[in-house]
Amino acid sequence: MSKMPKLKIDNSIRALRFEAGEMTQAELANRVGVTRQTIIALEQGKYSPSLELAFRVAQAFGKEIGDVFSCSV
Amino acid sequence: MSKMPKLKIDNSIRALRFEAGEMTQAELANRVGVTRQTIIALEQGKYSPSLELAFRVAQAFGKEIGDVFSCSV
DNA sequence: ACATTATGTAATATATTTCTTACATACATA
DNA sequence: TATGTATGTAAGAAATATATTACATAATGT
Repeated sequence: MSKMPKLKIDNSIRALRFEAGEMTQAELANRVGVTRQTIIALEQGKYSPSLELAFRVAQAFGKEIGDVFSCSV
Repeated sequence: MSKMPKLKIDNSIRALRFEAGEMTQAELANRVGVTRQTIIALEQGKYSPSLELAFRVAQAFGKEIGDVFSCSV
């Protein structure tokens, strides 16, 4: 397989949390249905989530997926 | 953790391939940088891809990610 | 000083995605 | 009939995402 450069994907979760009335990481994790560790890892860009998780996060903020995650290339 | 129902995510890859001049699965796999099996599995909804792969597929068609993948609910 | 809440780190286990390889089938066409 | 192309299935390995548990720290309020 042709090794393509890894896409850099960033998200605005941290910003959106605080826009949303300072929603805590634990509360977001709760709504999304994942553990707090997963939210922490996402905010820190430790890995790129599954598409399903990305959709859930967007839903939790009432946003489109493209408003939460973007890839810079 | 609260077991949330799995989101049903569907995509328009198959349609987009043929819109894009009948691009073959192999050609798409090539552009996206994955194997043909991955494209087959995606088209068949076998699993939901990583967000990175989703972005790559969208890019391959010159579309927004929301135009290729959608979640019902 | 103590308890609580929010965030963070880290190690290990489990689940899911993606790769690799091999083979099957249908279709076109020389 | 033989050959090439596009699609499909399947099994196991490898990579990556997510869960689980435990503990650390800073800030806040009593």
